[in-house]
Amino acid sequence: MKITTWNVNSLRTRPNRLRQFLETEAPDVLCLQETKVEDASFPRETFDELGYQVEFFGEKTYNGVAIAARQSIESVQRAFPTDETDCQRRLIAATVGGVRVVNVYVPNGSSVDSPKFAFKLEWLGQLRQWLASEHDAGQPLALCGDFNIAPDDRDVWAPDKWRGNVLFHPDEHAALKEFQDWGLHDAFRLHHEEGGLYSWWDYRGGAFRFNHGLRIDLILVTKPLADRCTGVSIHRDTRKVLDGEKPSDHAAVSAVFA
DNA sequence: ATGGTTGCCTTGCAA
Repeated sequence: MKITTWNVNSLRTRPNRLRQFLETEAPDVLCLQETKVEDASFPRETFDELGYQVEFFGEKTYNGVAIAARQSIESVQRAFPTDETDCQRRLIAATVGGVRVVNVYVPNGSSVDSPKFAFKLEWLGQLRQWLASEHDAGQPLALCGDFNIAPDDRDVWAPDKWRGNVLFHPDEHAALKEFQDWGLHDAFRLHHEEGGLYSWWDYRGGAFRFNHGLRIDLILVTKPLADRCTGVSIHRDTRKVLDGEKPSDHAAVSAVFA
């Protein structure tokens, strides 16, 4: 089973990229973030045509998450149980092929001195609490998405420049450690020790060209899935222009399970 | 030197 996470930074503006990715990579499960489309306008045709089921949870302009799969999608959950109906669309979870897949778009945080940074930490705390209270780390579960946190120095192009800033802050690392303590493993690090492999590059300043990136798109897995993980890859090509369609600022990341 | 680019549509704001 191949599970992919991809922050697409607007689904409707890159229809051919999505099609191309599904055709060439054929993931069993695709978790999308920043779809930026309300549910009534969700482009489900592409998924239908390529034989994918899809469940989504979106809003206008901002945020938005979706899970697509080739097998049937069961037990879909949208948002935290405690969320208001008008909450930001950042979480969708579903069971596919016996694996509980939790797809998240973690708040960016803007800057450390912003109220948005406090919201980010609060949201991560909610996620951790909800996971622990309603899930079993002994069961196969994948928590994937755009975490907007680079785990360690290897995941940042200039750690000393980034340290203490949003996306690479001690409070964020403490939040990440709580997921680890609960029983989640960074699937990428089961197979790669090296640094310099990133999943996001700023649109500005030729960041992609200079490989000035961060690895902030993660697939965290419980032990039963970690034991089945045979490889993790970052689809660097998804960050390049394709047939005149501009890329998202994120690359897709895939993990394969036996 | 707080720059640069992208997407949505609040042509400013979030990322």
